[in-house]
Amino acid sequence: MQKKAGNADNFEIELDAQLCFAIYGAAHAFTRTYKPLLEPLGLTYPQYLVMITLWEEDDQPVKAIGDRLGLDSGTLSPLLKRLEQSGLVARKRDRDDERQVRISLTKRGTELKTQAAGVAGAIGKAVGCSFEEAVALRDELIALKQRLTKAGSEKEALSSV
Amino acid sequence: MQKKAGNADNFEIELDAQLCFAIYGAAHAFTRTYKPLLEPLGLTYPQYLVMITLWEEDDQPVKAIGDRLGLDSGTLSPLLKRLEQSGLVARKRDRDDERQVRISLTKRGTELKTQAAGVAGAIGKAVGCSFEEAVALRDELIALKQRLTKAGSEKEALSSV
DNA sequence: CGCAATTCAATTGCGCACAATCTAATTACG
DNA sequence: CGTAATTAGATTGTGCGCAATTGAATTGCG
Repeated sequence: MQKKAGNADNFEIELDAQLCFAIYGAAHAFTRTYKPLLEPLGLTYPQYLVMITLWEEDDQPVKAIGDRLGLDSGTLSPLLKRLEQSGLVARKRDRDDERQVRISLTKRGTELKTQAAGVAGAIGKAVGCSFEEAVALRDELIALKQRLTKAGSEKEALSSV
Repeated sequence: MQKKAGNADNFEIELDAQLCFAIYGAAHAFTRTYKPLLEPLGLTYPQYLVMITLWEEDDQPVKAIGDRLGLDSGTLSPLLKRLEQSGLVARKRDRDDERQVRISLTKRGTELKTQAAGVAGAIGKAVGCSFEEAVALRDELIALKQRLTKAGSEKEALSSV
C-alpha cells in the first residue's frame, strides 16, 4: 500500500478496504476451519452457535436465541426446523404465551456437547495463539461490534454520499 | 496449545465459543453498517468488495478476483452477472485463453469509485477508532486468518472427535 | 368489555457461500 | 501427433442472512 502524498482520502479508502477484506476474510476462514470439525457432528457453523447458546441455557424462546446471535426469525425458523429434524432440539409453544416457541435440547442434543468439546480444542490449536492473545482479540472484536452497532442505531444521515 | 486435563476443557470451550461469537458478530455488524451506505450505489457488500478489487486493478479474470476474495466460481458467476446487469462491469472471453472470462469496468463502473469514497469515510467514522487502532486490528485479523488458513491446509486428522 | 397497537414466529423472495458436478479449453507427456 | 491431466468457468443443490409481509396471540387503554 503505497503512501500517497497529501491527500488523506485515498489513504482512508485504502484502509477501509483493507479492514473490510480483513474481517470478511477472517470470518470466512473461521467458518471454513469449523466446517470439517462440525461435519461429523452433523452441524453447520450457525447451527453450532445455536447449540452453544442452548448448552449455556436450555429451553429458550426463539427470540432470545435471535437476540444472542443477532439473527431474526427468517434465519432461525428454518434452521431450528433442521435441528429438530436432526433430533437435537424440540420446539413447543409456550403454554403461558402461545406466541412464543420454546426451543429445548433433546437427549441427543445435550449429549452432543461432550463431542463438541473436542471441536473447541482443535480450534484453539488452529487459532494458534496464547490464551491471553485470544482474550484480547475477542475483546477487540466485541468492542468493534459495539461501536458499529451503536453508530448504526444512532443515525443514518449520510444521504449526501 | 494448552493441553490440560479433562475438566479444563470447559474453560477452553467458553473462550472458543466467545471468540466464535465475537468474530461472527463483528463481521455481521460490519455488513449491516455497510448496507445502508451501499444501497444508494446499488451494491451489496460482496459486490462492493468485487468492485474494490476492480478499482485496484481493472480487467481481471474471474479466478484472480476469486483468489483475492476467497470466493469460488459458484459464488462469483451469478454475482458478476448481476454486476453486468447493473451496467457496472463487462464480461468477455480472453482471446488467448478461451477458458478465462475477463471482468472489466464499464464507464459507469469506473465512475462509481468516486461515490464510494464517501462510503469509506462514513465507515471510518462508524468504526470510531484511531487510524493506528484500525491498522492494528486489520493486522491482527490478517494474522488470524493466515493462521487459520494454514492450520486448515495442513491436516484434518481430527476424525476421532 | 372491545378494539387498536404490539409482539412473536413463520413465510416469501433475493443474494450470497460452498460442495459437487459438468463442459470446454489448454497443457503435459509419451 | 494424440491422449491424459489440468484448469477456468458455469450449473445445481443446500443452507444461511435479511427485508418485508402475514397471522395469531397478547397487551394497553378507554
